[in-house]
Amino acid sequence: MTSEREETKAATHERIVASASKLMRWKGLAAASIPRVMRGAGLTVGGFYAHFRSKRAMDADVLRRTLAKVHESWFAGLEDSRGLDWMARVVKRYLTAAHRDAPEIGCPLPATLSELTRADKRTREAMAEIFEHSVGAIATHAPPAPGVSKRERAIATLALCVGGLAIARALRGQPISDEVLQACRKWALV
Amino acid sequence: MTSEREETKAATHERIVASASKLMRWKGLAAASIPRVMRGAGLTVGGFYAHFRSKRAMDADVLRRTLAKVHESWFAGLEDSRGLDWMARVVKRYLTAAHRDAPEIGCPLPATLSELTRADKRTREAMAEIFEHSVGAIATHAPPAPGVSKRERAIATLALCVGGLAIARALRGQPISDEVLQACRKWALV
DNA sequence: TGTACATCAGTGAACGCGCGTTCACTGATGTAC
DNA sequence: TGTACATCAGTGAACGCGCGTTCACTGATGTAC
Repeated sequence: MTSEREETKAATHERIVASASKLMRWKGLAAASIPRVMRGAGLTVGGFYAHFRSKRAMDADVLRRTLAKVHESWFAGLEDSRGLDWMARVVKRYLTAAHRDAPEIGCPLPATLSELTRADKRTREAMAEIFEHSVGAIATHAPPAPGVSKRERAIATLALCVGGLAIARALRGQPISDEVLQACRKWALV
Repeated sequence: MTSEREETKAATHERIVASASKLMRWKGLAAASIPRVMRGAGLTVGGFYAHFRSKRAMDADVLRRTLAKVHESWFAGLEDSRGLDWMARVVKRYLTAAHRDAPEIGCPLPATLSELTRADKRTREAMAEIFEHSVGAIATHAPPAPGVSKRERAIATLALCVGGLAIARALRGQPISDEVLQACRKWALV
């Protein structure tokens, strides 16, 4: 049986995850500190360890869940598309000014990529798994290109999307930021 | 006249910059803390403020100098190349396993990109200036592609290089890491 | 149904640590005469 | 050339702060009888 206590705890857990997910996408893994995450969930620091074994465990867990959810919705609702049309819709969903300007509800990769390089083994595994999954999803639909496999094209497309968005964010407020988004959209669809 | 004291100070300054440059490329801006930077230069914390007004001022200064130096050498010695050949040599210099595995002597962008998004105005300006400079350098040599301007191609190439290397680093230790480097090299030269 | 005890989600203060910055100091170098 | 004073690069301790983690606690919920 699921007791009332267990239901309440599960709901609290989701609030903590949501707070951490928002913070890590907005300000990075380091800024998603335990006090800030718990405050964002309307709780105090001490309660954290009833939900996660450590900060690192939370990082790995929240990154995996956020990345899985965001990438799933990235490819959702495109069943009527094929080939270059599918690709164009995927790329144009990702490389937008709206996505650049609202990191806290977008893909966590551009916001955390540099930190992931130096992160916990389990956090990096989480990233690797979802990345591999997205490569597969794109490779299935990628239109052929001379001398480049579908898988290679899928990987390069992800690098263009993630790299392009991260650069566009770093250059935010300058005219070249929009140029970066457009150039990456174009080159992904050459 | 340049006094002996001034010469000594200038030499010390260079040691501090070198230490900071190595640390920020290896572990990021946050890890290039004043105590660590000064220890790396064989000094103690207190002396820092004889060389920089603040941590942020150092970040902006060291990033600008490091980025300018690394990008200058990136495009150096290719005077005998043109078009796709020039492009291939540039891309193949950047997207290598050696560059992935030795971040402390490479391009600072993949290692700090996520942090730059949230950095000081002056640090972001430094990045923007060198980025614009590199776009120009690549655009001059970029081979034409249908429907894409030289400038657009240059921007996309930089996004592929920086994004690809950052992803390859995050996936370091897994077979897909090498695949990322290769896929990005190929797609940059399509 | 009522009572006594057990469980445990969440509180809030404490810990040791590293951070950026300040500041009184030291001692070698530079300057004035 | 020699002496007395000024300068200032670098030292090292201190500050207040936020971090991750621990722990004694509280009080509502769950269980046993």
